[in-house]
Amino acid sequence: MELNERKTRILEAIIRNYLETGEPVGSRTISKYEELHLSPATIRNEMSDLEEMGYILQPHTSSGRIPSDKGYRFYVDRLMQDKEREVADMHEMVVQKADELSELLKQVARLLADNTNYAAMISTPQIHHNKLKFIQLSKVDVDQILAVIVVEGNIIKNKMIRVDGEMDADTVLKLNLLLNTHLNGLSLEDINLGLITLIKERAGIHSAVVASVIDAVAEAIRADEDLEIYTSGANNIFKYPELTDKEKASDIISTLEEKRQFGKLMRESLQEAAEEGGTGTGIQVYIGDESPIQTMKDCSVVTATYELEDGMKGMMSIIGPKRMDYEKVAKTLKTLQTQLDALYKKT
Amino acid sequence: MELNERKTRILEAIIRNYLETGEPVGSRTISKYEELHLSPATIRNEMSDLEEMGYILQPHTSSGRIPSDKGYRFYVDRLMQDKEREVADMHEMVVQKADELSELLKQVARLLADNTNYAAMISTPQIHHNKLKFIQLSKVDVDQILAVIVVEGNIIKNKMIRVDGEMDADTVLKLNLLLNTHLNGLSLEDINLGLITLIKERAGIHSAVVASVIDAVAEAIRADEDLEIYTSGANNIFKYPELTDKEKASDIISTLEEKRQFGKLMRESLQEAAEEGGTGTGIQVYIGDESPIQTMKDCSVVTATYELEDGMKGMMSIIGPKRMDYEKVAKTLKTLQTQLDALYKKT
DNA sequence: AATTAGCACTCATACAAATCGAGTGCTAAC
DNA sequence: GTTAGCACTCGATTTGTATGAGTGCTAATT
Repeated sequence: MELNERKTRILEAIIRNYLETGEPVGSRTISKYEELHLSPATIRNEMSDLEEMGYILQPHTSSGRIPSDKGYRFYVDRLMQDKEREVADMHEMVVQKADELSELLKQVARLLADNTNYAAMISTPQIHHNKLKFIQLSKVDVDQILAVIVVEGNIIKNKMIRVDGEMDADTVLKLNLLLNTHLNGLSLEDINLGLITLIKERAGIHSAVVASVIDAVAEAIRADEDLEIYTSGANNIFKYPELTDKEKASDIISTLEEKRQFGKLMRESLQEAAEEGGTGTGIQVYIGDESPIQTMKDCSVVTATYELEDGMKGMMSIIGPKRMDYEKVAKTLKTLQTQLDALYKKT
Repeated sequence: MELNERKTRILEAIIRNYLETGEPVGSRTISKYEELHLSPATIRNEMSDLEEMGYILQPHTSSGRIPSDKGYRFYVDRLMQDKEREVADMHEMVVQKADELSELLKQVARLLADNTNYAAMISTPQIHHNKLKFIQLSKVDVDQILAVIVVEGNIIKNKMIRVDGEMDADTVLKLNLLLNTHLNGLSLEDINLGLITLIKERAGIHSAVVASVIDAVAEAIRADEDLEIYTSGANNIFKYPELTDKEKASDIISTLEEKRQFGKLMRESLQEAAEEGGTGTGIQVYIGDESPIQTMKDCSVVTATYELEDGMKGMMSIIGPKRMDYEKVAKTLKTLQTQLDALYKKT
């Protein structure tokens, strides 16, 4: 069967109406849309077809129709862009630059949640492409050395290293120089085992102590899974009855709390954004089962990548019911993308 | 009216039963407790008295009784200790020392939640009593200086300082020395404005640049409200029907998410623990409205202070229904108190 | 051939009445 | 002082009934 012009319009009307009300929509309701000039009976026939084709479904015999996942997908892919011009009057969101990146991201998460009335999350940017700017070892205690590692974008990592034996101030100084000359300017992913071995050699066969310190530093550099995730607006899901029963709510809440579950989503999302190339907006929509996170099967998840200076890419996303206002969400995400971008360009 | 032996036992039976079932408990139920040898009718008379005295109440005419806040309070204060011996077979929880304090605390929060089936939170320790161990300024970029501040207990603070003018390496070095000689060994709260002014003077009237850097460092030191709070097990509240209606659940979830709301609770709790003196266990119980957090009025909150080496005190707490298993919760908190303590003593 | 009106049918929802039963308070007997 | 007995209360559950939104199908209309 073919999805002709009229079917498309009816499908759109059904979905739009359902997005607004959250209630199954019947033929009579649709027949009232003037553009169509169709009687309920005709609509019913078309609906029957649409159901057969999998775009809509009935929660129970003889009730109105609701969009299926496939229906939402069609809506997002085909119908939404056409209407983009309609969305206009969203006021700009204001992001204040925070001292700490983490504060900034928390703020963004909150903005996303407050503006959309859905739950929001945002991750810290990935930094393995970033270049190492500076390393400093300092002797803090008799047996402790503090390594401070600064990466492009002013991401700072600290690592307290406990040394087994003695290590005099002079050695520390020398090590500092050595590490900086060899590693500065390299991107984190380029700092590999071979390089580390080389540095150890250069350091002389001094002692196991020195080697262990170098290892510790290398480990700190490699541990770029300092990926933090901030969430906001979890309570918003209570605004949507279809997500509020014990089971579902509990699932969603715990996913939001167990932030690391988002790792998978993030990887996939960044991946897809990359494949899409420079042209796209970097916005992905996962409807129900499409989501890489099993527990999100009753929700839709809209993700967007953002980019700070120096190509640090992170991800933010909105989690809401399938009948979320996709247009508004997309617009909101885009606005924040732009603002984050601008914020870091200027300074 | 006097709360005699028999009334006490009946009250205890009522509360215990309610804690188990979550249902109002009637006279017949209580009469089955063999220790009492009383008929339902007698129990009813006693219940009537207990209600008049405010320890229990009826959700509606002619239904069983449930404990009032006052009843819970009595239970926690008088009845619980007597039975402490009964609680025995809780297996020890294992805390692995994590590299980062934050990881450790997240782990503890999770343990608390998993073991009790309630929601849990834990704060980072307060450090204003702690002594400054080490300051290091490093020139990272032409116009950027990184300040690393290490506090007793190996708490590390980073602050990126943007300088307006130029600052040569020599000045940085000199400043390093100056700051360390003046500040090392002082507790954070002792570093006041006078001291900062003194240092500025010693630095010479070099330039506004130097002064601004010193100010920035001072600010970083003073900003000990790096208070972080980690939560776990928010979804556990769905296990208790009395907390699961939209309104209440939403309140609780958002309080858990808006972690800073716990600030008040934390201050009060540490305060009370301090007043209690060294003898107490540092465990506080807030029942319903007793809680300093308004949104927690339908829950009970049990807090415990913990202490890492060097007197860094933090707080952890369990949030659950009023009918939570207070004994188990107290035991769990104590166990973790002890384990945290031990963990830092050893190393 | 496409559209529409009409009709019988389905089923969630709301509502009221009926019933049940756990629990109470009170009184009288023990 | 304790207990048995009884009338009474009131939430919860069940049952029956009506309502209405919605459907699918068929026959009439355009």
